[in-house]
Amino acid sequence: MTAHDTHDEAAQRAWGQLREIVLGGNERRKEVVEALGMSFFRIKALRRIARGPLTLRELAEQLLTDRPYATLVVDDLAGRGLVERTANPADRRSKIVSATPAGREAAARAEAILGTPPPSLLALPPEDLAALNRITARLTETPGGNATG
Amino acid sequence: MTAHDTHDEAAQRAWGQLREIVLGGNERRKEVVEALGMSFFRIKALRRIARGPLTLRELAEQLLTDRPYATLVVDDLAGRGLVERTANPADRRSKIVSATPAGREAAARAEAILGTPPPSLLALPPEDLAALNRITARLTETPGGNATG
DNA sequence: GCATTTAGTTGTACTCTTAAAATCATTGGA
DNA sequence: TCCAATGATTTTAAGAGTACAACTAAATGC
Repeated sequence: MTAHDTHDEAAQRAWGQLREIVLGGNERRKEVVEALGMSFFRIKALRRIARGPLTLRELAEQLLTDRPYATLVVDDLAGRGLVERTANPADRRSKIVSATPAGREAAARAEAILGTPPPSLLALPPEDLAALNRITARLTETPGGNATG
Repeated sequence: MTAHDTHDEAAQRAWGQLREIVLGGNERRKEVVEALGMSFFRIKALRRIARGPLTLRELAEQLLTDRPYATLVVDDLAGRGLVERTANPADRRSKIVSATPAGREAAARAEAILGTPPPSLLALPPEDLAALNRITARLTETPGGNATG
């Protein structure tokens, strides 16, 4: 917070604060895990699938895991009636995983919990919130990172 | 992104984008795990300890885990020569965990990796970066969330 | 002194995650 | 057709995290 401040130092401080804001509320994780009765990783998988059907290989890639574990997780989710495998007309080796209505409902419940802004954000003055939105939009539109964790 | 927009909707969108920015770079996690050769949770524990000595009970609380597991993690870190237990003069039941020089060095290495801002943040115009800093400072000063995960 | 509480530890049992090897069916090219 | 590569699966093993019960040593309160 010194008066003179290089661009890099300012970016580092902003980054640290952003991390603190987002990662500070670990309780949210526990909340959604308890609400859905499954691990956070499986919730993450379910949310991906609910966003749109995809093959097991694609799912594994997006979850940064390997094919065997993706199979196992999908088995689990399918056992709960949340997702289902269908044949891929384009390639009969692969299978497409999609969410069932129950799965979409569960994913929506997870999104509702995880997507709830912390009180401090809601307490922000409208003009600050607008500025923040403008800046975060700029930060998310361009770069490489696109996972929502 | 519509023109008319309630405060809550704007906050929700900002929150989603903040999550995307911070959680999108899961590669950073893998990087630090590989660099230090231990799980992310243990790195988290080490960083807490390096920030300042504390009792095992306090450590368990801050890591949102129980005393037995804190013991196990500290055993592991102590075995690596990164932390050490000393007697607590105020209460001979408890022990104070502190970082060794090697532990502080490892924690600093972790902070360097995790604290590196993403390219998109560095590419922000100075005035936007200043505005972001001002707003994030406001978001972190008041509220409940204070973990850095 | 004695019962209760607390800090740390030990031990056990379980789930979740990661990783590697091997299998089966299918695809695509030589 | 034959063969190499690919998608999904199964199996196995091990590491990591969580939860609980029980134990010791020390502190606290009666």
